[in-house]
This record gives sequence, structure tokens and C-alpha cells, in this order.
Amino acid sequence: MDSYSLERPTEFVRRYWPPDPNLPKHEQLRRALTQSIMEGFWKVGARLPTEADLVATTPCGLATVQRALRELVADGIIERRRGSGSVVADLNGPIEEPWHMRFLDPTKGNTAYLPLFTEVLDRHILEEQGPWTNAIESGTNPVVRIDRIFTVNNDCRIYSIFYAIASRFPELIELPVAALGGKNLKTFIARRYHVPVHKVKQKLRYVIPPAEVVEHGDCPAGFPATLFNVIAYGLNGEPMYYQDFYIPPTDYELDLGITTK
Amino acid sequence: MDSYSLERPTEFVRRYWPPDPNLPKHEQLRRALTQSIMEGFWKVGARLPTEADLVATTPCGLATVQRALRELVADGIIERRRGSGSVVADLNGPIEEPWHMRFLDPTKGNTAYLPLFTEVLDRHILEEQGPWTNAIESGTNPVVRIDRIFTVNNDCRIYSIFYAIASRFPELIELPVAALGGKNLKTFIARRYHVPVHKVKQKLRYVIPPAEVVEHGDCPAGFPATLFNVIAYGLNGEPMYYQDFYIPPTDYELDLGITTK
DNA sequence: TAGTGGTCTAGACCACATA
DNA sequence: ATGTGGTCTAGACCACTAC
Repeated sequence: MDSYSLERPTEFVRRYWPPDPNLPKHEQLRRALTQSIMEGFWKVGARLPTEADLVATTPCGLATVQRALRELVADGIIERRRGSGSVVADLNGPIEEPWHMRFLDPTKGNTAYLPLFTEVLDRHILEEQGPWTNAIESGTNPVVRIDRIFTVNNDCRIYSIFYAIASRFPELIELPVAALGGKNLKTFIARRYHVPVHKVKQKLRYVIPPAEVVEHGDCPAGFPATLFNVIAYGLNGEPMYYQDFYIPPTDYELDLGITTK
Repeated sequence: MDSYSLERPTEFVRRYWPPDPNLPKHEQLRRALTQSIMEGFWKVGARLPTEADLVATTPCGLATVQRALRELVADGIIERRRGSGSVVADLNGPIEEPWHMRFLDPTKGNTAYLPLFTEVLDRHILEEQGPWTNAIESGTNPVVRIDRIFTVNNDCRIYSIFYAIASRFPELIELPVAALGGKNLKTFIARRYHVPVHKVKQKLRYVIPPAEVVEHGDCPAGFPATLFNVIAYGLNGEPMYYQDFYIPPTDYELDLGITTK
């Protein structure tokens, strides 16, 4: 092991160690690696230092390094293969696929999802507070609201309203609206800020849809519509965005994912 | 450490070891303990053998025993406290609370759930197949179907249809229907068979409700109703039951839980 | 063949709970 | 004071991958 190959691991330790000296070492290493991946120090798909490198550059023994790496695998943040090393989990893979609004394709035995197209209708900055305030901990900070239409299989239009803290994702307000068209905002955020969505809290309620929802979506006016609400959280459990979906009656089946105790 | 205190751990090893000689030891120990807990060999709340006892009675070293126990904690199957030992996680605690149909109480800031009452309408054995067949892997085996009404906060009635393999939960067919009234079937199953529900797969679709749903529930006739479907899985990931809920329009907000990648 | 992760052990020290 | 789980290390051997 020559010193050249230890340059990058050494730089990693210089920047990220110690994250918190009061924690156990395996937890410190786990957090340091999570933080560095979130900040893009290790890019998606990049090879991480080997166990031996981490033993050499951190104050951790082999078993401690292995425990930290094993926990990162359980978190879905990295992938490891015997003989070939550890890499940052690929956000361009399954994570890039839509997470919300996954409608099952009946012509494929409900094993695939229907195609989804998005169109941006509006974007503006909100100073006022609302149900999203507590959810994304925005307090009195300005919030960016993005209204979109999701079209499922070319025949069902879902109105979506996305809320996030404006200062946290500046590109969402700096870019022209046209540049957001057709994009998966979750993926967009994951790529630009290296903060993949890791878990979502889901709720369901019924409301009379507001005028813009009736106008652009497929919800009938005057009747209660299904309002599907999502709060998305990042790797560290910090809230990232709040999103409402107004789902009209449809024959398609919506996959809500797997929930664990 | 006298031999008397090793009686129970020794009996555990005699009955459950090895679960599968081809697996790593930490995985074997994890499975053996999971299996023994599921079968009631260790009762809910009971103290498990200490790390030292397991080192003495199994072919595992201390670190291996610790790794297996740590994984069981992550699974939510046991709880450990320094100085006082490892115990089987209490199914009478949070797990006993309703999992499905958790409507938020608006008078308590949406931090508590509304009370839920159940009433059994019907129970019969099905020989035919249906959408539940693949979900619970019943094949051509008879399935027990239990129709119930869930009443939320005394003013919203939800029709529920529960499906499970009849031979797997014989008490569900042997007991008189009256004995199932008011019971939480998930808890009932967990207690009798030591198989707590561990994760659920959730789907949403819209259907015209069948006659019995319109008659006993609050869904209007002739209009599409929200059909919320749940497939519940046990500790080992094996499917346990399939359940449909016909949810009428309501002002209450339904908590769908947290979904992770 | 060399490098990498996966498993496992023996042993040490520490923090916390119970008595 | 004793027993318990929590952390950590050094070192060994094995399985798989890539060259």
C-alpha cells in the first residue's frame, strides 16, 4: 500500500473526522461516511476506501470498520461486493425511478409501473405558513411551491403541489420554470445536492379540490377528491419536502410501498 | 455459572440447532432465536439467555452471539438493556395498537388516533381463488374470509374483508363468530401463534363497491369507492393475510405509516 | 496471484443495573 | 460486588473478483 493510494482516504479523514467524539467509533465512522457521501465527497458509484485503507487512516480497527460499513449497507447508502470493493449506492438506479404515484400496469400483470409524465404549471415563493410549515420545519423561512400535472399512461391527470424550503434548494427557484419541466424533482434534488430521499411518511384524506386543481386535473368539481400527502426525509432523517397529490377516480392501482413497524 | 441455569439454553440449542448448517453462524443463531420466539419457546417479555450462556451452549463466540442479538434488536424482535439482559419484545405494547385504519384525531393536533370499534358480520370458508391467492400463497387450499365493520369515532363505517389460509390459523374457524367480535385480528394472531405482523404492503384503487359493502358500510351505491388493500407479512417475510378496506369519504385523515426504500 | 470483503475467535476494558 | 450488555482490537482463515 503506497502513500499515493491513501491520499483520498486521508483527505476524507482530515475533512470529516471526528463527527462527534462522544459517540462510539463505529457510529462516528458511519456518520462521517454518510456526511461525506451527502456532500458529494464520494460521488455516486465511486469506490470507497477499502477496509484496510480505513483501518490505516482512521482510529478504528478492522472489526469496527466492518461494522460501520455493514450498517451503511443496511441503510442502503453503499453496496459491497467481495473481491471488488465498496461503492456509493447508485442513485441513478432504482432510486431514480418514481417513488410516488407508482401506478401498476394491468397489461403486465401488475409487475411494472405505468409511464408518468410531468408538466410544470407554476412556481412561486410563499411567505405565509401552512400545513407544510411544521412538516418541513420551515418556520418563517420562505418556501418554494411548485405546481405540476402528473399524467399517468396518457389518460389520468393528477395535480401535485410541492413545497420545500427555498434557501435549501436554490436552484429550484433560480432555474427557469421551463428547465424543471419533465424532471423528477426527487431525482433532481438527489443529483444536485447528493441528498437522496430515504423514507416517506404518507397520509390520505378527502377534500373539496381548489379551483386550480379542478381546472388542470381530472378531479370533478364540488365532490371530495382523494388527497394523498407525502413528507419526504433524507438520509439523516431531516425533512426535505412536503407534497400533495389530488388523485381522481381511476381504474389504475396505486402502489403505496412497504411499511415496517 | 452452575449447570442448572444452563438447562433452558441447552434445551433451546437441542431443539433449534442447527436451523441450516450452510449459513453463517450469526445468521443461524438469529434464525434459531427467531424461530423459537415465534413458536413461543421464549414467551413475550421473557428473559433470553445471556451472551455468556449462548457462548457456552452454542458453537458461537462472543462477537458472533452479539452480532446475532444486535440484528434481532434491529428486527424489533428483542430488547436489550445493559446490566439487565435481553428480553423478547413486548407484543402487548405498541404492536398491539391498530396498524391499519389509523385515523388522526383532529381535536388532539393529529398526534393521537381515533378510537376504532369492530364488529364481525360474517365468516366463511372459500374454496375458490381470487386476488388473495397469490398474495398469501394459498394455492388450492381453503381460505377463511371474515367480513367486519370498523367504526371510526362512532361516525364512519368502513367495510373490511380479511383473508387467510384456513389451516394456518385454525382458531379463526373453530371459534364461534361471537368470540371474534371486537377483537383485533392482528393481535389475536400474534398472541395465539406468536407471529407478529412485521411489515405490510399497501395499495389503493377505486371500485364500485359490492352490495354487502354498500349495505353495511358508508360507501354510496353506484359510485367508485376507495379500496385500500393490505398484505401483511410475518417476521420471516412469509405472507400472513390479505385484507381489503372500503373507505367512504370522510373528513378524517388516514395515517399510512412510513415507507423506506 | 493479489486484493477485497465475509466470518469468526479470544480477550480486553467499560458503562450500567441490580442487589 | 457481581453480572450484564457495549465497544474495540489483533489476528486468523475463507470466498470471491479482477488481472
